[in-house]
Amino acid sequence: MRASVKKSLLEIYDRLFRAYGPQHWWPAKTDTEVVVGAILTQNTAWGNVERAIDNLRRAKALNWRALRSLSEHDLAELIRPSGTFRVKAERLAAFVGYLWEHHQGSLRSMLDGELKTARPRLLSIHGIGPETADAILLYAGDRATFVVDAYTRRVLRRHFLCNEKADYETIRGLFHAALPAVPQVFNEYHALLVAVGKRHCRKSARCEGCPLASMPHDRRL
DNA sequence: GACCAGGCACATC
DNA sequence: GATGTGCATGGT
Repeated sequence: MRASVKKSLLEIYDRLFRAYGPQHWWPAKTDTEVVVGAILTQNTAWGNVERAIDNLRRAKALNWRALRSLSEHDLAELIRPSGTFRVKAERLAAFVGYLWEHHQGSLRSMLDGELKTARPRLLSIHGIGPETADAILLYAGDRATFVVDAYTRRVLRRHFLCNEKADYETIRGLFHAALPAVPQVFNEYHALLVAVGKRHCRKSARCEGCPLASMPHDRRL
């Protein structure tokens, strides 16, 4: 990695932290909610996910035992507001099935151990891709793995820190090379990227007032 | 009414 | 292995 990329990544963190302060992420009460939210937020605005999680809470289904006993059809109805609900019901069911079959319903057991083992374990579950796996590991498991989301890609691309077709693992590698492998740091950085992303770095850029606006960038990228 | 939002799996070339 | 497509809701 170019030294200038590392320098820029550190500067972005500084600027965002000074502008926004600690974010206290993930926006969920329990580890179970983190996992459920991570799956439901796939290609979906967070507000829709909250409605779905509220439905699950009201149905007293926000725990692994209840989730295991729900039919996929009933699960789909509860999470309908989060969109692509049949797909997500299948993915949630796949996760819950794996959790019970291999870890007796213990999320702790599933997320502990070597990261080199725990991450591929998650990725082997149908519906759990790299971003969802890393979000679960970092925010529910307190493991030092960086979450690369759409905002992360867009911020880095607009600031010339990666090229158009840099893949997930490449971008994740940039953060792992630039930062100390401390969960709290990865946690805060990802949350800050979402904060700036929601305010300024959506598909149509709104750079006015952005803490990163005085750094080199191209809002068209 | 078009476009977008904190992806992923699968088909096809 | 690169690229395209379905999934589907609610907000702007």
